[in-house]
Amino acid sequence: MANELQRTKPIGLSEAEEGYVEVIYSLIKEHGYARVADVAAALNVKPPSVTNMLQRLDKHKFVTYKRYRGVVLTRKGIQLAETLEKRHRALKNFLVMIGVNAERAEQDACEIEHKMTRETVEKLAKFVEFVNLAPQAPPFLEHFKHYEKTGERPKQCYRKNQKKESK
Amino acid sequence: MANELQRTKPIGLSEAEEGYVEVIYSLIKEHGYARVADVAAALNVKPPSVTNMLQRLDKHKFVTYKRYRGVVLTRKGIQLAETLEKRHRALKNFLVMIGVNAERAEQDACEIEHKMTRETVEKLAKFVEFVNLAPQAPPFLEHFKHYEKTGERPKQCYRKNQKKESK
DNA sequence: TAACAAAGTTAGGTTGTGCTAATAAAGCTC
DNA sequence: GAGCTTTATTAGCACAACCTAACTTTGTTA
Repeated sequence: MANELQRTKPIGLSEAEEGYVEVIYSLIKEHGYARVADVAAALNVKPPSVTNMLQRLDKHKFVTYKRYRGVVLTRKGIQLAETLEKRHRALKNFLVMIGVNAERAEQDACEIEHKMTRETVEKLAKFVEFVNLAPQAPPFLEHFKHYEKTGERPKQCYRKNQKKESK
Repeated sequence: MANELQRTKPIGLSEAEEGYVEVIYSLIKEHGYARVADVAAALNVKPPSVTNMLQRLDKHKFVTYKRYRGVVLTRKGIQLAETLEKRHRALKNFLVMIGVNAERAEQDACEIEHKMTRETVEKLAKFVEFVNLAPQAPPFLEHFKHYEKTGERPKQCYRKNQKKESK
């Protein structure tokens, strides 16, 4: 909303541009190359939109693009993609952690990731890391699940002692 | 990424439109009316952009707009605004909870809220609610803070018993 | 109440991101 | 290697959301 600070944007790219870089990166990682048609399919746009964007990304030095000859990411592009991938994972993991189903978490992560400031994503990532380091599923998550289902909170659960209930 | 489902969008409005409705709502709540200049200031856009959007929102029946005479929200607009406000609060509270500072949480909430599916926001809200219902700050949050600062996790903290440490 | 200031609007432009239809290059296949 | 298919590109259009500059309405005040 406030735009002054909105420009604390992660990297200097638009949401759409970031999306393209991410997809190109993951296609290359998976198949060794990224074809226009595949990028288009992944982003649910038409091929001309991809061509168009490739030209723009090339101008900004995120990719090297030769017409009819495919794309590769520049060092700058790879760096960006890796940052984006990390934040995407952090976000998705977090959503899954609080019980959003995997598919939806994936979608939502795609949408949200371009909007969060770096600091916030990092907090989130930290939080997930913290939880994942736990030897078992931490009780508060179990309690939360239970609360969601039943609306009940485990009594006194933050008072003194507690037994981990096995479900 | 996948756009098929991306269209599980909260309401049928663009991000920008939602932002305007939210701001108008909160200005009216605060001052009793919403002037073009104030909306513009709040959204960090110029007055003509506001006028323009008001015309569109009027056409879609979210506001009643008469030129030079100000805006009011329709029932439909109020309903939307309330939904948006709720999700905004949920999101912001959540971010604050995991330690994002209030101002940044506010900004990020503004950005993100338009992008999340309803289900995910609801999960988040539920989570915050759950945490807030705790009689004291739940230990996992304390532990998380500690982990953030020092990188250490409290040993065995999820094993059997635990004393709440008073800071 | 005439005149000026403030607030809002219109007209017209720009940019980003998408589209379709038409065209061109590349890659097969006989 | 001629011709067909697939893939990619160009050209040209559309639309959302912004902008500036010029204009209009409203409100104030001398």
